[in-house]
Amino acid sequence: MVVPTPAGGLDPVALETGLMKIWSDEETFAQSIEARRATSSPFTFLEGPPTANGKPGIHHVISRLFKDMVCRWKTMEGHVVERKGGWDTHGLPVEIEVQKQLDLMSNEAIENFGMEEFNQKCKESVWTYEEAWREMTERMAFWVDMDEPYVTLHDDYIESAWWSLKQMFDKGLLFRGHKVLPYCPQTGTSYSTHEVSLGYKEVAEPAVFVKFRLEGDNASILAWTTTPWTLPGNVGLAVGPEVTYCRVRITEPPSKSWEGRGGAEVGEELILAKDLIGNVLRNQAEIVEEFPGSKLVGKAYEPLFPGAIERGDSTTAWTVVAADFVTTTDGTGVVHTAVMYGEDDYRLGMEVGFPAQHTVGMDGAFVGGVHQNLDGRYVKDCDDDIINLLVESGLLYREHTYTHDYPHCWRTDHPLLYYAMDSWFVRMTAVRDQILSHNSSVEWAPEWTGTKRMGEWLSNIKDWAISRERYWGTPIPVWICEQCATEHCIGSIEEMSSMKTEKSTMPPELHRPYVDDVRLRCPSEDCSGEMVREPYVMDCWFDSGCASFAQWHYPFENEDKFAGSFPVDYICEAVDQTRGWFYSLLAVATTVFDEPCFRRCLSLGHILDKEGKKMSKSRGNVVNPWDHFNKEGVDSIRWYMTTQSAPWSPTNFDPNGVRESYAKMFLTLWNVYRFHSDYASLDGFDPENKSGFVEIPDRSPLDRWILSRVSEMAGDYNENFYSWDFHKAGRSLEDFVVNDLSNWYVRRSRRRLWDEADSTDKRACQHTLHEVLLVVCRLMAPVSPFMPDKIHRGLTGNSVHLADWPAGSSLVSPSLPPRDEAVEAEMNLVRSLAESGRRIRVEGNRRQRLPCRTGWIVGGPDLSDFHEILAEELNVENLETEDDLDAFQRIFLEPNRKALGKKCRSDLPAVLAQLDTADPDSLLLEIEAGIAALAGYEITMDDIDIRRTEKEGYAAKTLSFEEGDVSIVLDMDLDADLMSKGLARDITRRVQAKRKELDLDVESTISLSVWVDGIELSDDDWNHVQRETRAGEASLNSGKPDPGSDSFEVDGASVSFLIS
RNA sequence: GGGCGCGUAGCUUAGUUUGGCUGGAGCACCCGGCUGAUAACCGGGAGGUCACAGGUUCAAAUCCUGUCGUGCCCA
Repeated sequence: MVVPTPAGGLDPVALETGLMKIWSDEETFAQSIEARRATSSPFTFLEGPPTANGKPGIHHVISRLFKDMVCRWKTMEGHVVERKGGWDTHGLPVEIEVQKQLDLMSNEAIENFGMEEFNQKCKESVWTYEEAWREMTERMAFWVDMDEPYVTLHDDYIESAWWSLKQMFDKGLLFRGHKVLPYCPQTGTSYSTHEVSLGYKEVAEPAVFVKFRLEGDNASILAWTTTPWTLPGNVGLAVGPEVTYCRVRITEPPSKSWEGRGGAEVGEELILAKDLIGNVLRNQAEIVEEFPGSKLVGKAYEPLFPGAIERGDSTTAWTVVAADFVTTTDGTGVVHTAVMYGEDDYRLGMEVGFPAQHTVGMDGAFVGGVHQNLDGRYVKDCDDDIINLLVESGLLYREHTYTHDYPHCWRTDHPLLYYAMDSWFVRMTAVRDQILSHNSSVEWAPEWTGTKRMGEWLSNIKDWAISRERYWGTPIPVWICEQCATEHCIGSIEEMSSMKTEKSTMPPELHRPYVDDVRLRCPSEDCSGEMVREPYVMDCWFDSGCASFAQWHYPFENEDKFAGSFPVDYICEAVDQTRGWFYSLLAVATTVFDEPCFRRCLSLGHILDKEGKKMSKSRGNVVNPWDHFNKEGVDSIRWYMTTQSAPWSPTNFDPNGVRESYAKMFLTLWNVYRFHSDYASLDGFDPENKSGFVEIPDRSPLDRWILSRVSEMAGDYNENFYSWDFHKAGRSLEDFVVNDLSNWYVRRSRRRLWDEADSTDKRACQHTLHEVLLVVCRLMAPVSPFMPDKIHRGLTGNSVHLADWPAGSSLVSPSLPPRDEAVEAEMNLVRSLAESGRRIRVEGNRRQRLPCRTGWIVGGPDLSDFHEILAEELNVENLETEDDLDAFQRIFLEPNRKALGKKCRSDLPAVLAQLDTADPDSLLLEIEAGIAALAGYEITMDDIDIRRTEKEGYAAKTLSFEEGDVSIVLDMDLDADLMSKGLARDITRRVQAKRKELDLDVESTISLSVWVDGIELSDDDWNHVQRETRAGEASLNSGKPDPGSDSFEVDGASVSFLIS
């Protein structure tokens, strides 16, 4: 038997921390999983691992909320939902953090410091905020197993990642190539876009127009570059095949205003895009010929720096090729192409077969053999010499200074060089069709994340550069033979152990530098060479992309766990993971298993600050979740985040919104519960006591109404959950709790429970409240898990998180009360009529507490079930029904001046005067009979408009519905009796307010003295005041009130009262 | 520079898929009411260039094109 105990006031933080203790003691999370084992219906979830080397902010709460919400919901639907936590622990951000800490600003510095120790520091740094994350996770009630999480730096995890890479290797999907990256030779590191964006600076640099002499033609092609140091690496020129080019002949020497070096002889011929002639040329020239770029394709020209690059077997080196990226917005419409020093250049070079050779070393200096004046020198110091060399050989047309934003190293301030780095790739282009098809099998929310954002990206898929020249990460398990260059990919610790040379020792862990020291015996026949590991680590997106199997150390362990959870049912992260984790999961699953990795994916919008700006440390606008955890509580934050906007919409975080969720949703719900539990405990109400149970058909229409409404709302709520519209679900529930349950049902039921004697009606009300609260709690539990659990425990003794989803599922039966649509419709009307009544009073200047003798409902369905409620709401003595409005209204006839004016001309004033004094009823009868005349003119219906107004003493409002009009009419008469009743009500209210102010118990009696001057208070009404205010002793006096009494004025009367 | 979102009252937003009544709420503000349930509630008021411009249409917040702002991702 569970008799509720009084709920008391609300302290959300104490409520929540108290429940956390209970959950921890009872192991409610574990129970909620174990209790569902019998169904054998798993719903699998994969946690996208956060990195713990940054402090969690409010924007991290939202993704953990939506992960938790769906898992809790599916649990209540009867599924077994296990949730393994995870940590992402590798990657550049970790290294940067440590580098900053230890002031290690270059690779050289790291290596001098010692890679082993450096990685040790990285490993420690990863856990800097682990405690903060755990605390945040626990406090926000994200139920996830944080005790046995998967961790990407564990050997088990790395071994699984190795295994998967070997699958790719064996399928021929792994290959070596180059990737052009912004690179800093001073620190020896290439930079991610994130780091690059830290270091943009405006710089003025030399830019040159260079002449490329065509072979077998006396003309030169002009090309432009802002990086003269890339010119020795030039191997081709790119033109737009559709662009119009011109051959021009110089006709005059340059004017005196020529600036800088360079020039052209009279008669010399140059080729450039037609649109740019005016921008580029500084000589008078004539156009010799016009042609599309395609005409230039295939023409050979003389290398600028002969011998700097070997032709090899390239047939296209130093020729003109077509490229789609050529524009005529700047330069000459001809793009100088140095394969190793530009992204477009490299791609084009690979397409058309230019030689891919470096003219610049990793140290940022020209390699030997480029030019005797340049060899071994830092490229950025050579700009001037390169230009001079061009001048000497007559190849410079013009130079000028070009100002632009250029990326610089954020550590050394040196300009970054776009540089083709050796890199390992996964050949994603080979599995494009498969990954597209797997992507389309995913249920994306919102749908466009999958079809558009992800789909379009996948249809232009590029090979995935998975290697990084870094220290802290999963080492690439590829070894290359020093003798025969055979490549071998290791797929397990066991394999490494079996292939290692005698001298090599097994590494203590699968990280650098230990694995670097492992040498393997070359497996190829006829080779006795030793293999050395490629010195790279993997892109950390590859790590997290392996989570679906690596979290289980599959295939080395847990085959059953993996098989039972792949593909996973549900993942959820913010929208920026589309090209991040969502992609890496899909990419790895496609290349390894040829399967989709997840069935459903919810992609969330970001939480922005109040101004719509991204939250970031540097802006200092990150909201600390604890500010709200410790104030309004987690329930309110979670409810706010859920209901504020659609999950995928970016949301401006408004602290005031959290307060609002608290004040409206939770305070209201709590007070409903408090109201119920206070009286239930007073009465010893036991919901399980069958003898006291009242069947629903025997309950009052008000009860049947709220039960029907909760059922309707629950149905909508459930549907909205299925369509990912959690915000709509939450809003409809909030509307129900605040407006239907609290503001109507509870308000209207108050007096039913005040009755101290046991009655069927009182028990019906208690059962109803009990049942409605249970449904509400169960629906809310996934969103805001605390208060619903508190209330549910108070009502049933059990946790709401072990309860079944009230709307039902394929595994659990629904538990919703019956709908009664007729009662719902009637109640809608009743509430509208009550509203209209209030408006009548405002307009008629009749205050709410001053009763009216009679109210009438005119038209509409039978509302007799609700007459009592409506009479109280309207504050009328009697509520009656009437068939039509005639009894309350009189007509008056307005002249139609347009019609009458035409007819009567100058007699119009006389006609109007007669109309004004005529009796409208009899005149209307005469008009209808066709015998009406005013001042000698015949009057017809066309001449008048019939208006209606309430007769003296009545006021009315009419509501229009499709089924017809319904009106409410109030008798606005006043008499001494009503004045007395109104006065009594005011005295009662003032006394009650005073009782509350004095913080008196509801039960306690008072002694009341009242002085009234101006209105006669009847004995009945005075008795009523005494009953309502629990006045044990009372005196009604005239004359001068006692000092210390409270006074007020109402309806012209002066009243004073004193409580003691 | 490219792809994908977003832009509605001072603030947070509904409505946009499928064009159709006077663009609907909440917070804050003002007036009034109600209350032994509340940081509540009820009635009313004020507050809108539906980012901007153009187009389609009898009719556009809604569809189309462009621009601006903003966010994510890519370059």
